[in-house]
Amino acid sequence: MKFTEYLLPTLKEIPQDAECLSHRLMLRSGMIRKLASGTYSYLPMGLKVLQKVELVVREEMNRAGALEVLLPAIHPADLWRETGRWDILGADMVHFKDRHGRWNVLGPTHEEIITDLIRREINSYRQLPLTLYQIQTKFRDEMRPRSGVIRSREFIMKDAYSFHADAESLNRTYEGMKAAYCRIFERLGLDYSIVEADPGAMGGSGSQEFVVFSPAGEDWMVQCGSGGPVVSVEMASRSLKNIQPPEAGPVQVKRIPTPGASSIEAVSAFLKTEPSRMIKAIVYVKDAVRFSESKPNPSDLFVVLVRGDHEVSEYKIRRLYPGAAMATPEVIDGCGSAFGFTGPIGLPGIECLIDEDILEGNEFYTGANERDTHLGGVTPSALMAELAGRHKVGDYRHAVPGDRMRTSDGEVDLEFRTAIELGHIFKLNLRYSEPMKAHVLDESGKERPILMGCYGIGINRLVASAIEQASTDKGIVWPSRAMAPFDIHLVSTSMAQEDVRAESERLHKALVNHGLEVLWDDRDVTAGIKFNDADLIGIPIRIIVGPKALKAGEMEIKVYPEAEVKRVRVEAVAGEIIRLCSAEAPIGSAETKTR
RNA sequence: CGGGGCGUGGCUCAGUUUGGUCUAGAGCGCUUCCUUGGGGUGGAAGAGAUCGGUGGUUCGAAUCCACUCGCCCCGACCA
Repeated sequence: MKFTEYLLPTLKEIPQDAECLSHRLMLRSGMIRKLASGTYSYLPMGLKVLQKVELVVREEMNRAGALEVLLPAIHPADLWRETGRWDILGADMVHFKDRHGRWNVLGPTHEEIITDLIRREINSYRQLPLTLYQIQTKFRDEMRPRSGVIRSREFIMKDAYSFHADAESLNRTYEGMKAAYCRIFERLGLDYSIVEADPGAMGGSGSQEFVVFSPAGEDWMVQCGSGGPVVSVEMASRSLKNIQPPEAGPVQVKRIPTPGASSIEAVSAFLKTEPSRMIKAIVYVKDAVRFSESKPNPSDLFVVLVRGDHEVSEYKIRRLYPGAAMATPEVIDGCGSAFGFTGPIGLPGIECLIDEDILEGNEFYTGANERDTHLGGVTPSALMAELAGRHKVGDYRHAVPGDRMRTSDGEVDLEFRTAIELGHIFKLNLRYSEPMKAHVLDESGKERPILMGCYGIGINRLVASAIEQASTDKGIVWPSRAMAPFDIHLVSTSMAQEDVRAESERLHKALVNHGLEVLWDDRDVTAGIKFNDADLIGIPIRIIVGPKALKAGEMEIKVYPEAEVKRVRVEAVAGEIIRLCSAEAPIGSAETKTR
C-alpha cells in the first residue's frame, strides 16, 4: 500500500480531549476519529487492526469447535422482559419505539436472543452440546463513556454461548473456551491475567475474567504478593488480626436527630465526623428464594456491620448464606428498623456479622432504627452486650490497601492495581434457559432446562489495551506482529532521488507479490517526518531505502523492538524479509506465537 | 445524575478578568513556487473563522447576563 494512496492522517499534536495513552495514540496514528462522546469511526488502518484481532479470535473459536452465527442487533423488548432484564438493565439499553408502537432494543448482549433461537431449534439432548459465537456490534447507553475506545457506547464484541445437557459437558466446554482465550491472548502478545470473578447471585458456579493491568483500567484488582493469584477487591480475603472481642459493657448511647440524612456521606457530613467513625449496617435476607416478604421473621434475616468507609462483600457473606440478597426497604421497615437508618442496637433476634475492623474502633455513630435518627457513642463492648451470642466476627468487607494476607511465604501485603477487563467467561447454568423455557428431552424422555455458558471478548477494548501495554508517547509498540496493521513499513527517505524511488518501488512490488502487507511511505516529505510517523504507527519490521546506503548497494532493515540496524545487499533484502516473516508461525497455523 | 473544567480557522492555543485599538491573532497543517533531502529543512505568496447556538444588556459584545447544545475529567450508577 502506498502511503500517498492511503488514508492515514497522522497528527503531530496531541489531541486535546484524549487523556489516556491508547486514546491519544489511536487518534494520532490515524486509526480512529471521534464522532460523538463514546462513538468512534475507524479509519482504514484502525479497521485493519480490528480485523487482525478478529482473525485470531475466529481461528481459535473455530478450533475450539464453536460455530459462527450472526444475530440481529434489533431485538423486540418482549424477549428482554422474559428474563427480567428489560428492568434490570433499564436505561443502560439503547431502546426505541418503532412505528407500530412496539419497544425495541439495540442489543447490549445476546443471551436472550440466542436462547430464543435454541429453544426453537433444539429439542433433544442428542443435539447437545453446541457452541455458537458471533462478532458483532453491541450498544450500551453508558452513563459515562471514557478513555476513548475502552468504554464506548458502541463496540464490537465476540460473544459465544454454549448449550449442554449436563454440568459435566458445560464444564468441559468452559475449560475449552478458557484454553481458547489463553491462546488468543497469547497469540496477540498480551500480558494478561486470569481473575477469579464472583459467580454472583445468579446461581453460577464459575466465572473468570481476562484482564490486563493498566493505569487506564477501571476495575481495582488485588494481587496477593508478586506473581500470586489475582482476584477482585470483593473476593480478596485478608488475614484477620484475631482481635479478642471485649467484655460486654454498658450500652450508653445517645440519640441524635439527623433529619433527612441517611447515607454515610450525608450523616458524616451532618455530624462533622469521618465515615470511618460510623458503622454501616446492611440488612440481608438469608435465603431470597424461600423468603416470604409478607411474613418476615427475624431468623430469616441477618445484618452485616462494616465501617462506614468500607463496602460489604456479598461474595464473602454468601459463603455463609449462599442464597443471601439485600433486603428491600419494605422488609427493613417491617423488621423493626427504618430504611436508611439501620443500626445494630435494637434489632432483637436478628443475627449480626461484624467485620473485625469494628472491634478496633472506639466509639461509633450508627443508625438508630428509627427515621431521621442516629446513635452516638456505640462502643464494641456495647455491641457485645446488645448482641450477646447472636453475632459472628470475621472478614465481611471488600479488601482495602493496607490489608495483608497469609501465604506459604508468610504474611504479605495485598497489591492493588487497576485492570481493563478484556474477556469474561461465565457458567450461566439455568439463568436464561429456565425463565425462557429452553428445554430438551433427556434419555428418559423427561424435559430438562438446558445448561448454558457464555464467553465474551471486547475487540476494540482489546486493541486499546494492547496499545496501552508497551507504547510510549512517541508511538505505538505493538505487542505482536499478529496485531500490527502491516507486516512491513518501507521508508524511502528521499523520493526525489530517482534510484531511491526505483529501488523502493521494485522492493514494494516484490514483497506484495509474496503476500506480505507493506506500507510504503512514498510521500515527498523529509526523512524526519517519515521516521517520526513510522515510530508513531509502530509497524515492527522497517526497511529504510536511502541514497547513502543505496550508493553502497545496500538497504537497512530494523526489527522492533530490538531495532538494531542491519545493512543488507539490495538483491538480498526481499529474501531476508520473507525469511523474517515466515520465521514466525503464519496466522492460521496451529502454532502459538511466542512473544 | 452530582461536582469540576472547556468550547475562538483542520489541529494546538492566545485574546475574555477591566466591552471599543479584534468586521479576531499565532504556531502547526493545507495550496502554489523555490530550497532542502537520514529524525517534523529554510524562504516567498495564498486559502481558510458567521469566536458552539439562541436570546438579552449596550452607542458598541469573542469579552457582560440568561438559557441552551456539545466535549473532557472525577464521582455516583451498572455487567
